Amino acid sequence: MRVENKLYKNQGIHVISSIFTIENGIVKVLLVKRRNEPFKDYWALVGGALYNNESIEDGIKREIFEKSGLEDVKLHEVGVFDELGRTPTINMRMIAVTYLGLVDSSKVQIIKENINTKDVAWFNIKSVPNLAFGHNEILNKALEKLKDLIVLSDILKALLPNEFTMPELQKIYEGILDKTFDRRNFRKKILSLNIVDDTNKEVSINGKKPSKLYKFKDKIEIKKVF
Amino acid sequence: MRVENKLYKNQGIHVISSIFTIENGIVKVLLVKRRNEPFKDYWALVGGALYNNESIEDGIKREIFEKSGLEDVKLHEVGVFDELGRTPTINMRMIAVTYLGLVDSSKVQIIKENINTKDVAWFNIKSVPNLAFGHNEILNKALEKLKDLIVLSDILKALLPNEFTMPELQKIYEGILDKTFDRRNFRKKILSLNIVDDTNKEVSINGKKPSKLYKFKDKIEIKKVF
DNA sequence: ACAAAAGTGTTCTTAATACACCCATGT
DNA sequence: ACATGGGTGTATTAAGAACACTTTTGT
Repeated sequence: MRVENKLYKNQGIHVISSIFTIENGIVKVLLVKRRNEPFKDYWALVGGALYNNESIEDGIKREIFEKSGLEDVKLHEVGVFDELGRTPTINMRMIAVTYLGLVDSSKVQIIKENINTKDVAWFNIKSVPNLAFGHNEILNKALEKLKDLIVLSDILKALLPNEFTMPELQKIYEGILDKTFDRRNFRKKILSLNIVDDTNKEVSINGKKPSKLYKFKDKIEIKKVF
Repeated sequence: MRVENKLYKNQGIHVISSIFTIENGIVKVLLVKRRNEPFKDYWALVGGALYNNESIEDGIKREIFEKSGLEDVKLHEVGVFDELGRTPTINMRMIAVTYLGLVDSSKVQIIKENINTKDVAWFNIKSVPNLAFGHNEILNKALEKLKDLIVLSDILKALLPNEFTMPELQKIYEGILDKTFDRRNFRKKILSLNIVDDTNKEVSINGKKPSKLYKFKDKIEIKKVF
């Protein structure tokens, strides 16, 4: 590689993440509202340009912290997107390296505003608006990746609050995988994996018959759920 | 993003591919021998720096063609590698975007030499030397990805010659997945997928009892084999 | 009392696994 | 004739799918 070759110059790297959580049995993604042009007032995924002195994961974590105040997010690689000619105001060629992150929303406090963003909020993945920079495509790929990941027991544990009910858990699976399960078979399957304990507590989620509360065992093996 | 910020400058993108084929039932990867420093005379995966006016896939295909003469390779994304401080002679920060490619070796003619490479050859994936630029790590991830892909019937079709025998097919699976299968159950499984036809021909691979030759149906559904 | 969601067991079906003998070829 | 690898079928086991009634709570 000859560094002086013009074809090698003016390139940069965006790091972009789709941060997911579960709130009340609903899968949500973290979006930020842009303060400036381009795409002023549009919502976007969390991200920005990578510095040349930081690793990709460090850059991802820095952007997440700067834009949302979140720390200690578990990250998984999603993919690379070509941004040849996509960023209107920059005359650099960029590529986007994208990750997904999983957080337990009960443990985080998002920061609503900073220098670049007017607002930060969790959006139900079933009702995401048109995003800046064509980020919907990136989010869709992250959701596909989430489908692959969610069948692993340790991923569930990263995403869920400490205690949960079987109907809640089932709704999460059904929401992410876009299919339905038989109530009895679902419970049987989860219990057979030996990854949860019965807390002997019950909670009434919706004013109907109360559901049993379960929690993950401290140490669980990584197993395929489905 | 402020383009003038020094932290955004001096970054570049490598595109690197692990090209796989099957020869005589053995899974092989395409390596090139470097003509110049750094890592002169080391073998490396196929790749190089991405131009700022081409898409990632175009860059991958250009590098594959320049270094090996191969065209029309089916590509699959593998992952991104951070090259912060890894390329010794360049004072740019690079990242490596890596793909894997699948070719039917009976259909390609590799070009052995060009301006950057002294030699190009297929290596058994079980006996790959120490590669330039730490490419072994990239190859390992590509092999992991290949494990995920090979269970899909259409990937097999891209990789295999037109006609093949069951023992050949089984050896390929066993080589990639690193496990063994019962001969009878393996054949039963493949035939039950309804993706191959019996050609009514036989061939003697190793001077023992001849094996039946099978071929893929023209149109096959994408199914999970295992 | 009734509507709404939760809890519970058994049967059936399908897929995966285990296993042994005969056959065609080259030496 | 023998050594090597290829072809074939059945029985067992495990996993997944299908399915109905009773219980608790709020209104």
